[in-house]
Formats: sequence, structure tokens, C-alpha cells
Amino acid sequence: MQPEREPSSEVIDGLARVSFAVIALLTRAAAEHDLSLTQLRVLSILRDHEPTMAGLATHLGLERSSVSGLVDRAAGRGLMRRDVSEEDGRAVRLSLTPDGRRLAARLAEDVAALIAPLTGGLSAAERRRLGVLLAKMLD
Amino acid sequence: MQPEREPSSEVIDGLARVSFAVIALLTRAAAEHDLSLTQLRVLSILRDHEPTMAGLATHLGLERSSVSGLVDRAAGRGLMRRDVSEEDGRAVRLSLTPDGRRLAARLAEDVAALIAPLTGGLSAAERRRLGVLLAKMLD
DNA sequence: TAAATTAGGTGGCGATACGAACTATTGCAA
DNA sequence: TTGCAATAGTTCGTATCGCCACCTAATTTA
Repeated sequence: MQPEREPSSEVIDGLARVSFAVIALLTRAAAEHDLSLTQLRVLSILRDHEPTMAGLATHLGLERSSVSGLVDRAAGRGLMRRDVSEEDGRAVRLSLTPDGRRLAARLAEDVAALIAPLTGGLSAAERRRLGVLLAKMLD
Repeated sequence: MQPEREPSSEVIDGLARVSFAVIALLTRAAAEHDLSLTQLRVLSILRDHEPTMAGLATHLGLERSSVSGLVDRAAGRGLMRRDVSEEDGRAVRLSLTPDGRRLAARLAEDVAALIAPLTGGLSAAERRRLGVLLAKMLD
């Protein structure tokens, strides 16, 4: 009965393993549409926000210079647009094109389908409980 | 009261968010020792196994050609060794050097410390419950 | 209005990961 | 036994990623 030290390395280990599994699935879902994991994140963020470059960088936890290239490539594919902000001539407002929005929606479906097996072994009650625990961890 | 379709996109969303958070923390822990996330994974795997290149590739979900470079760099730092397998002259058996083992142990501590805040909002009972749910998801 | 700040972009670098092609060893079959 | 196929690993070329350092343009402030 291990003497309750850290959050019990078991939980940490499980958390890490599940996270890798989830990330791998997300990566796969993205790859099926020739996107990187980060591009998937970008599309998913833009579904609910129209951030500036800096805002997107913060969201992603990346440097602004890294985001430039990401947006370049996504815009080059016609998935998103850069519009000069009206309030601030330096800033750029990012938004999805119709194509980008379609793809983002499609990705959300694919992700749901791919992750389903992971939670498949859980009962409805357990899934609910998991949702509660995850939500608690996110604030 | 959403009509119970998929594993409820809420759970999926939470799972994705928490996973990104965990991966970000692991990446940070690795970066503090000048390692990539993948290198951290490699060290963590080698703590419990002495796989061949192909075995490691499978573990990581990568191509063998990708693993060559990873092992090159880790071996170049003196963290692991390549030994020709005794049963099969083509195969390579990978193992940690003492330095590598020390670093891997250190990383495990750091990771535990970094992830602790994430589970910090949970009670002991909730943590236990989380551990159970995660374990269930992993088979 | 001049100086400092901020938004974004550029260019160079190293790491990552892939696929295709190559070498060496092993295993199988005629 | 010899010869061919399969397997283990590496190498090479390519694209993406993400960083840092530096640059320009617009905005804020003093």
C-alpha cells in the first residue's frame, strides 16, 4: 500500500499513456486529411474564435514566428484567411474559409469516431464521471 | 440534455484538452534537460525494456528510419547504447547507459512534479477513481 | 512629435518524421 | 548446398515544425 506520496505515479503514468494515445489518434485523424497535429489544433481553435496571430500563438503555446508558417500553409490551402484588423492596422484577424470550416467539422467527426474506442470500455456512468474529473482538471 | 449520441463530445473535448496539457508538460520537462518529447519517451521506454530498433519503432508508433536518428542523437549524448544482438546479427539491442538511467529517473521525478498541479484539484478519492478509469481505457 | 512598444514577418538552424533505396544477415526451398 | 526471399537497420532527400534573432510597420506614450 504505497505511502501516498505524489499523486501516485500510477495516475501520472496512466495520464501520460492515455494522453499519448489520444494525441496519436488526433495525429492520425489529421494525417488522413494531410494535416499536422498543429494544423488540426488551429482549425479547431478557429471554429470558435477569430484570433490575431499573437492570440493564436498564445492559444497554441507557440512563438509568433512559428505561427506565421502554420498560417501561411493553411491559408495557402485555402483553409483560412488573414484580414487586416480594423481597430489595429498592425494586427491580423484570422478566420476560416467555408472550405476550412467544412474540413474542421469533418475532422471533429473523425476525431470523435477515432476516440470512441478509447472510452468504449466505459459504462455511461463512468464516462460521465470521467467527464467530471477531466473538467475539474481543466481549471 | 443532449441526446446521448457519441461518447458525448464533451468527454472527447475534455480528453483532448487534458491530453494537450499533459503533453505540453511532458514537453516542458523534456526541454528542461534539452530533450524532445520523443527522446523522453525513448528514455522512459528503455527504463523497462531493451528493445531492438524495430521494437522501439513499434512502441513509439514510428518508422524505423525515424528511430535511427533518435537513437543516433541519444547515443551521441551517451544516454544509450547499441549492441549487436547475439541471436541475430542484423538486430541491435538498445539499453540505457548509467547516465541515461540517471536522467530517466530524474525525468520521472520532474514529470511527476509538473503534472501534480493538474491533479491537484482532485481529492484523494477522485484521484483513485481517475486512475481506475484511465487504466480501463488502456486495454 | 519623438521614442518606446507592439504586431507580424523573415531567415537560419536543428530536430522530427516520412518514404524510397541500399547493405548485411538470416531463413527457406529447390 | 546453394540461391533467393525476407528481415533489420541505415542513409538520403524532403517537408514540417518550432525556436531565436532580427526586421518593418503601425500604434501608443511621454
